[in-house]
Amino acid sequence: MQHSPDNSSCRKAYITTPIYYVNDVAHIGHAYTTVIADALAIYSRMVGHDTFFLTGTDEHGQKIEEAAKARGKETQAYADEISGKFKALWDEFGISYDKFIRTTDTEHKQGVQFAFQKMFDKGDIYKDVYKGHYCISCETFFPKIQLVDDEFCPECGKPTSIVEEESYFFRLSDYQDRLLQWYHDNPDCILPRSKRNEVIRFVESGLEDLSVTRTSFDWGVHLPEAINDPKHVMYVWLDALMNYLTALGYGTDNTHMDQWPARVHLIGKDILRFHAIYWPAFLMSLEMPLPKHIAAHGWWTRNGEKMSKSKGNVVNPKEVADAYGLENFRYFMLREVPFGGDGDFSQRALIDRINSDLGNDLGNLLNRLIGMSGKYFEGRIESDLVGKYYQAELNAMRESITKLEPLLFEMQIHRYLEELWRPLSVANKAIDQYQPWTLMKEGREEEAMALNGLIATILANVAVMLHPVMPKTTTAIAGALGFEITQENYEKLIQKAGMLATFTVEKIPPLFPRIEEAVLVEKTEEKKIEKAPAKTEEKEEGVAMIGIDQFFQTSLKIGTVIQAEEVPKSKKLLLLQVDLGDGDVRQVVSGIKEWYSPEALLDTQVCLVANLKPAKLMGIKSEGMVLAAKDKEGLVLMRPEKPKKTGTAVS
RNA sequence: GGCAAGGUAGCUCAGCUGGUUAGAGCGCUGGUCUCAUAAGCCGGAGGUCGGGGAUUCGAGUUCCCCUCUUGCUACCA
Repeated sequence: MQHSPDNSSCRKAYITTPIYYVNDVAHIGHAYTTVIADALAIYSRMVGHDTFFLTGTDEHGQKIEEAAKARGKETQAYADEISGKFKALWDEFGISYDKFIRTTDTEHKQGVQFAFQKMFDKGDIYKDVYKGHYCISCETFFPKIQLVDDEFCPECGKPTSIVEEESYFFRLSDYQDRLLQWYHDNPDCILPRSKRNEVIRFVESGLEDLSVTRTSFDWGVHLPEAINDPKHVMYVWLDALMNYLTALGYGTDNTHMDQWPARVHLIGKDILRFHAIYWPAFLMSLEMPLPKHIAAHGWWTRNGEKMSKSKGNVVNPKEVADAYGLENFRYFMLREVPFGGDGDFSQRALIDRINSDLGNDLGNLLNRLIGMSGKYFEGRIESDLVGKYYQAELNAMRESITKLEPLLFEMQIHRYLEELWRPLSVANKAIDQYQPWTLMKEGREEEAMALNGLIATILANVAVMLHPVMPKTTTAIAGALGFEITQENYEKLIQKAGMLATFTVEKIPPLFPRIEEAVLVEKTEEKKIEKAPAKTEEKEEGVAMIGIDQFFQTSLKIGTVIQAEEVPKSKKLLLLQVDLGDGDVRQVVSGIKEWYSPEALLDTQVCLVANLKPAKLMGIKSEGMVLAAKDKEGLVLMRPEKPKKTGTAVS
């Protein structure tokens, strides 16, 4: 039906997520990757591809060993526990994975050893000495170039010593040209394509051989016995990346090796380099075909801010799913952000998507159909005369439907969903245009029935194509429309543009009740206060200690308010003109209206951050920030105790 | 500093190889129907397409310069 350039290879669909590192708690980023992969897997199965969907956990490495020790647990027991949490979450989310791999699985370890041996025999892995400048105090190697006076540790300033550690190396440098050739020959091997350029430039700048074993810890896959070097364990990336092969039985029983090469490896952009450089190089060494696509998505921010533990604004996917519905959340994640770009999570945006896209456009359309068919035809819906009266609308729907598949495989999932919504608009317009209530009054029942048939057909098509994103919801819609979402019906409705058989619509309650207010309490503020004193160890992201030089990056000045007015339509904002002396007058928008009137501020002095990046508030440019202190009692401005000359620096 | 990708309506983004009055969704706003979830539909406001220059009969779309953002990378701190 549709153009299918390489039908044979499309028949197989091996889809992977990264294996998640068990030193981490599942957050929206994990859920995002997994949901994308799940949607692709469901789609692939629906259209009849032989699909294998893999996810799992990465459990080796020094950090895990230490984390377990710190908790007084056996390393394996600790790994079991955390890995179990991931698995439980995906099970609760109904993720349709075919295999959940763990790097501590025996088969995986055997497979990795098999691969190591093969690379070793081939000469791609050799033993050498890793020389580095090592700071004993920081327990870290530093490249010479970072050292202070070629000797001292850049972190703590203590002298470093040259430490030699035995290591096995992979001849990554040998694969530079072949990698570049691969990127060149396969424009879509790395998605989004802009990321491919980054990778190419990195590879062009020269690749060094990769150290692939460690002797400093033991929690990892040991080298094959034949090599007889028991103090080495494999370094995490060789171990972890190999999961994509070992999950199929590579090196052991080869059960699913016919699934290789992967249709797509879904990853976050942080691990692009490993997947786009090391992984293909390993595969080349193993003389295996390379994956079709490596697709890297972006980050989620929260209300425009980066998520971090110390801010307490990490989005917990389970919380959101519980509050708003799992499938609504899935829809939101896939619809909201262009693939590869960063997305912002806010309850407002989520609610808007649910109310507008899902409720108004989709759910309400089904209700309209239920209402009309119930009122006019006791629920019966016949579609055989749709073409006679509404061919134009059918055509419009078909036009959108046929655009969908390529978008999905190009990872343009947000475009896919956008396009999928057009037929809904066609249906809603058609109802208003042809007015079935008028048709009924005029006795044109055949046309009214055909119109209902049109609506039902459109809803059925949309339900099928939306199924990968919202499997349960669309099953409910299909149920109301008297059909099931199966490969057969996919072929009948989507591929062959067939019509629904006559059926009686089932009255179901609204699928997407309107949401008026945010369900989850935004607790970031409270958390921050509670956590700050307790957690001093999180110096990287929390209330870190800074040097005096960092403090002086902030330019603080005494300024005089020479003009003050209210910002129209704003509850909180005042627009101030603050004189900083020497003709430097700043326009500052400040959220202090609730506590200060413009008159009270005029000709008074304030303390201003003078080198703050300008921002726009309510469309007004703000070129500074007025310092103030706020607690439950209210807000007060920080002012000089006695008037000082305008423009005086604060330090 | 180098490289790359971007800067298009309030917001998120489409605009292919240059060609009539620059588009979509959301938001805002006026009107309207009643089958429907304060939903739907119709209309409207809103853009010097980052700035400047060049090529062209004609540029959001090509070239040059500048500027800002983001990413990768280097280096300084």
